[in-house]
Amino acid sequence: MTIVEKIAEAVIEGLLKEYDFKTTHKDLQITLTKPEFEGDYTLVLFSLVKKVNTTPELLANTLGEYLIKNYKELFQDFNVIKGFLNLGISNKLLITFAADNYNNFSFGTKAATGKTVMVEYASPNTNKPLHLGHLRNIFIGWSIAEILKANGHEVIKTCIVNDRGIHICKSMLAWQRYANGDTPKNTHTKGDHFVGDYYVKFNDIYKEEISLLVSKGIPNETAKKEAPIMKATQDMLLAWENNDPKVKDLWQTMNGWVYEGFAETYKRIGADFDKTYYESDTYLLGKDFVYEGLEEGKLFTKEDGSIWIDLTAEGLEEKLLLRSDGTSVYMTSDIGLANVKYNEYHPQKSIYVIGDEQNYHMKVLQQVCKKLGMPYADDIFHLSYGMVELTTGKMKSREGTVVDADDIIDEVISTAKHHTEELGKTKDFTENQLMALYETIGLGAMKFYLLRVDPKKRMIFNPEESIDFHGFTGPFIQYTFARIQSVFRKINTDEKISFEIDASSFQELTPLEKELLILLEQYPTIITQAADELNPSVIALYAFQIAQKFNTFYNSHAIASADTMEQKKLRFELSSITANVIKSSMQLLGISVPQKM
RNA sequence: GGUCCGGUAGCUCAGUUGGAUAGAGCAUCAGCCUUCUAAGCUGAGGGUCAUUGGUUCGAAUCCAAUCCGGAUCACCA
Repeated sequence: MTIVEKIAEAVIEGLLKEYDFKTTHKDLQITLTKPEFEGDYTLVLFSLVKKVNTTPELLANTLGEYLIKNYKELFQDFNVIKGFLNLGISNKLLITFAADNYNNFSFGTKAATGKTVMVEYASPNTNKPLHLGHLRNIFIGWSIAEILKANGHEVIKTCIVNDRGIHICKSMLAWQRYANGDTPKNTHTKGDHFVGDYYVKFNDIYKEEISLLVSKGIPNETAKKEAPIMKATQDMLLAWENNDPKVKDLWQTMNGWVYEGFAETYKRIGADFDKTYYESDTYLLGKDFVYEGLEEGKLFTKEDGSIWIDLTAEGLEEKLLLRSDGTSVYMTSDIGLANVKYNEYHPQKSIYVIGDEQNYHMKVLQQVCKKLGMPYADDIFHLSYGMVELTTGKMKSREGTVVDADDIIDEVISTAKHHTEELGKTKDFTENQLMALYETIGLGAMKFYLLRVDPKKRMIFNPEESIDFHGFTGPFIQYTFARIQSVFRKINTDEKISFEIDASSFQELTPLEKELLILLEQYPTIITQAADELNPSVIALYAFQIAQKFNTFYNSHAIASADTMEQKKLRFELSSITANVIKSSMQLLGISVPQKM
């Protein structure tokens, strides 16, 4: 049981005994005491005053007296300011906590729940390389999956690859016309970038053709449709859908190049998937459900034969599910995919990590599934994250302001190299160790930067300033870990001692030791909270607070050369739990920690 | 226009089931390395919590209106 739970239990009993008033944990406000007041945890009593018909001060004092008298193991003192009851947690309890957990590396992880959760993330198109927005998506998705695992859930990480459609044909056509048989290999280009360049090429030609037509007096809208290269692309899509072997062959080849490029990036950033779906395999599957829904009268047709769903009663609009020519739209293939996922894994919850620009689409998808009577409809959850924007506005490929994933990763790793060299602490590293260290620090900075912000909110990235390595950053936390390892190396060579403390004979804590222990004790609660909110930034913020508190402690307390053996043991335990919590929480963010830096 | 999201320090962000003097990092300024890693620590300055009104013992947090920004409302994906 956590300290807060223990406090709640004691308070509930106190209220019952002293006031004959029944309450529950969630009706109690228990928070960390603000630094300017005495105490560790604070119970806010204003809301209870009316219910037990007394004054705030009286209630707080009565409860305080009760708690200190009946829960000596838990509390050592209290004070009252108005309706705030500030409680001092007993040193003995905290020292026992330290002794019990300093060697416990699963501290924080929960027992298995038997619940299966699917997390879909990344979901790239195969016509261009990944960019900064994808990185945010990938880091969030991956981290959420790990956080859910830590909470005892079975997690299936999935990825849907949007590998077909008109946009894919664009790069194919441009390659066919302008590449002269070039490949990623003979041009020494990463496959996804290679293909992406032809997508850009397509758009350049397309634009030229449009302006040519417009200059001949053709209206813009018509020009967009009539541009020869666009016509050719549509023909290609048609050929693709009719399984034209040449087109399919080209498609296979070019997508293959892209996959090789993606795989390289995924490997580098540690993204992995248990199951990858391809839109080309699933895009037709939704059709049957649409026809079925139509037969059951849940859908309707318009005069031209197109099939629609009426969601006006749900506060949404009418939505097209099948075109008049019988071909499927985005929504249709999403219905199909949802079914495939469900049939394959039967998850209790299916999380889609998708940008907030698709809020409406996902709302509609869920309602459509509901109307069609899908058993999993209510278990679909759109984890909607905000776009990454630049200080100058949105990233636009047209204006060349897209921050490429591979570029930014290279950049942050080279910055890590630069900083490390400048500090000159790595003289005993081999070349390989150095390369690994730069990756660890660079990627740590990158991932932490993108995960420390609430996923729901859009965030702003300033490409002029490189990602920071000081303060509320990954490297700061990594550094704290490395620092602790350094202390351990010192202690281990010193002498062999047992680090168990007898909490019945030693009960001294400095204020900072106490604050640190109280923070560390909250780790399991934080993991639960992060899972409940599906929010990795909760972990990031917590890891930072731990590192910050430890550094303050470190600065004013000798560890290896503490005054007494008991103090030395306690501080070792404290450092050990801190290191463990840092390592474990950073792991949940996909960030590794170095032994030295 | 409808719907949804947002506006907190110069910048990037915490804080919203209503609670104590609104926090952190960066940036700026002033200190701290003969002691376990200075990617660190200590301190200072910096706020009309978009605006106005309301609800009450108490509002950044709840309600209403207004202003500003964004997303979305395709036989695109």
